[in-house]
Amino acid sequence: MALNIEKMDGLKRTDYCGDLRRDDIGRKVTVCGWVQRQRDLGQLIFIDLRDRSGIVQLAFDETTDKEIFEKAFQIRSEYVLIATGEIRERSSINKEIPTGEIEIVPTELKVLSVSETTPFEILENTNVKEELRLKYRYLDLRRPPVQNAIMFRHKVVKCARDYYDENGFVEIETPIMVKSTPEGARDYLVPSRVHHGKFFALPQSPQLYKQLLMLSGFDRYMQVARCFRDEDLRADRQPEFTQIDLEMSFVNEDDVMTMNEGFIKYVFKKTLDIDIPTPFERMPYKVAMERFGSDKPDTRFGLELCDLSDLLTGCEFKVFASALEGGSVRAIKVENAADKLTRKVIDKLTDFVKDYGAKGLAFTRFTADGVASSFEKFLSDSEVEAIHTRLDAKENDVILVVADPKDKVVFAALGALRCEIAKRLELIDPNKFNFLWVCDFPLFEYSEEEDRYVAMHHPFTHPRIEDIDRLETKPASVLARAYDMVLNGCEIGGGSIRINDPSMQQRMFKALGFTDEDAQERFGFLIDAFKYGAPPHGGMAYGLDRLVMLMLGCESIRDVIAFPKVANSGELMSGAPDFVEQKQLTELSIAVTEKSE
RNA sequence: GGCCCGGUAGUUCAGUUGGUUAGAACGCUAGCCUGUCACGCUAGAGGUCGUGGGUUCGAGCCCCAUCCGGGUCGCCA
Repeated sequence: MALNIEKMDGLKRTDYCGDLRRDDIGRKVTVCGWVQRQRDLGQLIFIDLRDRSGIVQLAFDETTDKEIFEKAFQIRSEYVLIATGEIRERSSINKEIPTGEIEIVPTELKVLSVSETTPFEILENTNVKEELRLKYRYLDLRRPPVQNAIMFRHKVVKCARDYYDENGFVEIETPIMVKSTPEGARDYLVPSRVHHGKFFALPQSPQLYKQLLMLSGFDRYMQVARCFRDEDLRADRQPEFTQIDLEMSFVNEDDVMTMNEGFIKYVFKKTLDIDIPTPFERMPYKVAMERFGSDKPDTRFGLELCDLSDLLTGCEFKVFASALEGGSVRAIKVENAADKLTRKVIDKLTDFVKDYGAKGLAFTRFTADGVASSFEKFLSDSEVEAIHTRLDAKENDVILVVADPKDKVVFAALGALRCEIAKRLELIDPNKFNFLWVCDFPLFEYSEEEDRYVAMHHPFTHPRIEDIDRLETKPASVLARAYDMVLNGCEIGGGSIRINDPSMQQRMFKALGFTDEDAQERFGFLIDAFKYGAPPHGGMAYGLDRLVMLMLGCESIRDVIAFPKVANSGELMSGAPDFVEQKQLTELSIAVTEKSE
């Protein structure tokens, strides 16, 4: 007998599969879902039916209902069924699953859809290559861990909407097609058909619009905002991502930070039932760099940096001496690790720090057999003594030293190294959620590529009041009223108090090397707007994907995005991006030429 | 753009010094089986070894190029 595809024929679901329990015994229910598994035992067939709530077992007995039994016989994995029947206790209970005490004996069974053999099995845990999972993402999304991550993400978004709503925020949509303002990341461009030769850009963030909303008097704004940046991907970075974006009027840094500590407390309690202590520690950027070599320090473990520079003035070891001309010599001490950090491992770590621009990694190992060092032979006894004393080095400790004429390199190398070592030596408690604010960022950052100062956050960030005088004279020393929220070594959000005074904004643009014409061309509408009464305001934005990823302990941001993109910014399932028809290009007057260098 | 790792059956992998007809497990198909739940048992089908060159009597294995995927540096106001 061939298997026919049937209609629902008025059957209505009464329950989700995974919700049924012992208490439901005797009820007549209707469930629907996908076949996880059909087990044919001869005169007995079991089918595990799966929906987003879980799995329930359907039981078929040849002697009870021959017709329905023969239908069940032909059913395969991933067929879509609707079944009506009475719930009874199982004669052999499965304690492994929530519905393991009961089963449904269908009196009606309809096959709503059949399935070819899937390219990979739809299993709770899988080690199928991500490439294949992404090509068939709609199948991968049937797997409970993936489905649960997406549903968890929904809860986080709902918390954001609820929390900010309760605090008087208004959710407002801002445009997706905007003016290109090429400062910072590359824009994705959208050609305009009507305006020949002109382009929209996709927003890197709703920054300008949300500031204008403050000027319009909405007072408190929030948005779950899609953002686009045409830059290379990472494990925690997608070209298309979502921000929880917010802005507040008549506030200072403390107001924004307190409001958002409240949000974190709220969302962690609601979704994970975890109490996050507030307020968060606030750490100036300078301190973060000197202690952790990073502006997003992971404070779940030690291995803090230690500056040795002052102990080595006049040092004759060339590597250190030249590092001290402009840079520094810094170390981390790894306690009780000489057995794990062997010469071979240190060689690997040396290669590791070279990725960050360091020229090498000097070390001293304190073993039972004595002290083995790659650099101490070049130093005086008193210098060696001073280093050991400062680091309080004991037997079985290892000291790792990076020296470079650029502090930036020393920080980058040691900052990454301490995380790498913590990972290798398993010094990180995965259940910890360590929040902190990093604040007092420099307002400007020198760009060697552009040979000018660029805004470290963005050009609308307010300088610290006490530093304003130095805006023109010593720009590098000016700090910003900006703050980043950091969780476990990851920047999950950032924001600032914005400039609301047109003359201050003008000085800012000037300091960034914009002519009046440049500034007017790029941000004219904002400059004009601010002439008409702009309230003091500030805000921040969270990287929603990253936040959800960290909350769930996922390794990749792709795990919490329904349809993510891969390393070359493409999407494996649909094949986007793709060539378009010549007709479309002609209409836009776009000619595709050979790729240039 | 640079560097590192990977690509062998539908899937996950093994494949010795370069040597006969490329294997295993799971999945799939068929048969048997009344309490399975990773059911069990039996049998079977299934391969352009990512792709293109090259070296060789002979290449899954060596060389070159290239494509795809992952990580990372640069980049990411």
